[in-house]
Amino acid sequence: MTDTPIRVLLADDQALVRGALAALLSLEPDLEVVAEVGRGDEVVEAARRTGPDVALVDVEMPGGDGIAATAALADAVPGCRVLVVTTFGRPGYLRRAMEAGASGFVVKDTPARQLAEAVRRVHAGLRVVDPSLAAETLVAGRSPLTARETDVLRAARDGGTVADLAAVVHLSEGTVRNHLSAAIGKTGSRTRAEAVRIAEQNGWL
Amino acid sequence: MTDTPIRVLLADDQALVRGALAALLSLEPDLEVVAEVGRGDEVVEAARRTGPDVALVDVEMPGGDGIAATAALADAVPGCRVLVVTTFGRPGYLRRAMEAGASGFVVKDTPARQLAEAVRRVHAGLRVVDPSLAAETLVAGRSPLTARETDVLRAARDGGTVADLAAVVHLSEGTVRNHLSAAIGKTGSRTRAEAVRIAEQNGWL
DNA sequence: CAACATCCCTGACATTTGTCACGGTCGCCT
DNA sequence: AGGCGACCGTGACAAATGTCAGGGATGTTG
Repeated sequence: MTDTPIRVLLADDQALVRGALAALLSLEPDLEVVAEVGRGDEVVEAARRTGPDVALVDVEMPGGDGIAATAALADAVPGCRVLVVTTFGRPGYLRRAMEAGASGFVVKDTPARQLAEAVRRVHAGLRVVDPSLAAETLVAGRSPLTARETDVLRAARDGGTVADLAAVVHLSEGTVRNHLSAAIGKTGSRTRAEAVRIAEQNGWL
Repeated sequence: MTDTPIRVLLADDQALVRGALAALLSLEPDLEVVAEVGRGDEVVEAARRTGPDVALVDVEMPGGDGIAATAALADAVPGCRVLVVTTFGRPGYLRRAMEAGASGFVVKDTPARQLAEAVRRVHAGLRVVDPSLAAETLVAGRSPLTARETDVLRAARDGGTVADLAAVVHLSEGTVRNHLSAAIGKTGSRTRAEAVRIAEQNGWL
């Protein structure tokens, strides 16, 4: 072990969880939490200011999600490795996080003792990925939805009518219905709502 | 201060969060985490075995949610106060938690430093409630949905067709449509999916 | 260039959905 | 008993939804 601790940045929107994770990591003598933020758009600034070795970022956050924060961080502070933590083990999340430059991906179901070890491995340049989730990602494959289909389905999440969607996405109603139909077919569902649910579970939105 | 620490039981389905909360509370000299469980139906058994003073239970859990666990706990181990912790500040959650016998209700957005203090207050017999959420609960009021309407709406969450719902709830299709129509009216929405969303946001399901 | 694939868009069609008016049963309360 | 409210069911109608065949624009590949 070296004598300089690993500097960690913490990004999670739930203050209680954030503080608890800080307490957990502070128990390890070789780890030091140097910054905590609660929004995706505060990550880069905090990283610039404090120069952490590893950033622990949640996916679900206001102000730009953790994936966007990961990409921005990899671009702005290349020396900082990113370990993504998330509540939901969505296959698409893992894929997109890795493509955005993350070094590791951990779900919040993993035992607490393993977190510090994951941080150390990431800092050492290794990749940390939940094995079962990796398998799921392989079978699930990339999102089959086209750009517009994704837009429309994302707009359909709050359950509005076709007219509402058309207004939001600036398309004709008929076109919206077509995209929805395509999405329903590709997700193997029978309803718009079901298509939304499936796409969300796979992290395609 | 007395010399015997407050004994705390921790119930949260996410192992990482559970462990982190344990680490956070263990920093306080007057608190001692005596049990950790990850399912709602393990709470009572663990409480019987370890006899905690305060139980910290999450609402979202497999094996019966935190509300049910709270009710069971108040019945089986009356000496143990319950502090409910949740990700979502749904007004209905607060109301039902209180009616089930909880002594406190905290959302995961609250600063980490306040958690230990909340545990102490609950242990002292005081009530701890997020003020803004309490206000929301008052204006939102009790769920206007009847029992069957709730059933149907709950079954409609995964986006199936009316025929699917009818099969699940053992009702005729026309009746299902009627209940859905009533729920749509009561929630002030224009779509079944929207009604589901609103009812879920208010904790009515 | 021609063939091809992909995406976006439109309009017409059958099905599903949401609404309404109505009758009937059951349990509860005055 | 009578009134009341919640629940279940029916039938019918208008509106929204999902499906289909096809046209146009674009980029890619042989």
